[in-house]
Amino acid sequence: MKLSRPLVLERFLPYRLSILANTVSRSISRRYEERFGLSIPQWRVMAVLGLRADLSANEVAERTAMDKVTVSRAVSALVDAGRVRRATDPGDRRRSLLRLTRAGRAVYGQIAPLARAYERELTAALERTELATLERLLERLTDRARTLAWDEEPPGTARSRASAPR
Amino acid sequence: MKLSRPLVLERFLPYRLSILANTVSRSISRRYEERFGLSIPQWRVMAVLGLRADLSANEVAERTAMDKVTVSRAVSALVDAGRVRRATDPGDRRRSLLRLTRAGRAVYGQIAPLARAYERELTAALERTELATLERLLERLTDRARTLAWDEEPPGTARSRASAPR
DNA sequence: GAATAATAGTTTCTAGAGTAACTACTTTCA
DNA sequence: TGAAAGTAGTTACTCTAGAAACTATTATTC
Repeated sequence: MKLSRPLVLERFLPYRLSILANTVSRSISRRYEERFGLSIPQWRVMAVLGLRADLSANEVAERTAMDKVTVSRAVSALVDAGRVRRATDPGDRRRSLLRLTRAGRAVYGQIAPLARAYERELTAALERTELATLERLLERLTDRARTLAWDEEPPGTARSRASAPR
Repeated sequence: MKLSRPLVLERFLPYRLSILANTVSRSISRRYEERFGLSIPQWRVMAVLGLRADLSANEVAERTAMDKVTVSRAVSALVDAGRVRRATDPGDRRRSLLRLTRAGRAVYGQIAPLARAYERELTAALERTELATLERLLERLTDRARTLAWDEEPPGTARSRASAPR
């Protein structure tokens, strides 16, 4: 019977992922916060609305993988800042239709390149092919993590319904 | 002059990292929370104390990459739960010396295999060599992210001092 | 060898993020 | 057609986590 190898935190994959994601998130959020007063959720909302207008809050939530409360708060702040317009869908008056305002588009025009610039700086540590490999592996790991989370989650939960296909 | 490619959130590396780390962290914290009533910071503290006893809170903070406030709170909770003993270092009465109690070691004996089990389940998505590749790439990315964060950070900050070599 | 600076750790204050409860509106179906 | 169930989104409540201020102790320096 062999002894189990010691659990060294620095080599524990979930720990490493957490440190990396945290470091990256903080760098980014510092940049957006100080330049545009944007939080990460706000930034994500703008990112999806910059690509496609007239989404509902729910659609934004799906595309950003954030929950609806987080989206609601981010959108409210963006509306207050005059960067997003929120209109009621005439066809279904529960839904809202969200889009960037002119001012919002101006900000989006700046943050998108900034995001790409950070990504470039970060991935400068890797060769082109290494980056492709990393992305592929992360993808598979993410699928796997989702499967595990799904299995654990008690069925019929609010969350599992919310993320169920519609 | 070529048009810049659109910024698609799903392909943005920092976003992917954040989703993955988040999914993993939640799975783990659910497991530890329901079985042992441990938060992630508490779990990390136990992980380092399980490997080496009589560390100070500061040393624990360094090894877990958490800030001292988080460590302080986690340790207090662990002390209350009777899983960690906190003694004052006689040589320097500002410092405390932390170690697992008997009960703490018993818990540690259970959480360490549980952690490894989760890691195995997660990495079952990858071949052995792929995992090695992933770890290497993550390592380089983490170094790079730290460098960038360091560069941005205004020098002479409390944080930069706290994490400076001693 | 006091005054000053630095260090270890805790407490306080505030903001972010998730869950549950709620409001408003729409769909279903008996 | 109207009662019940479902859906979109917000508000209220709770908890975590970081920043700054604070306490206690030790090191420095003039």
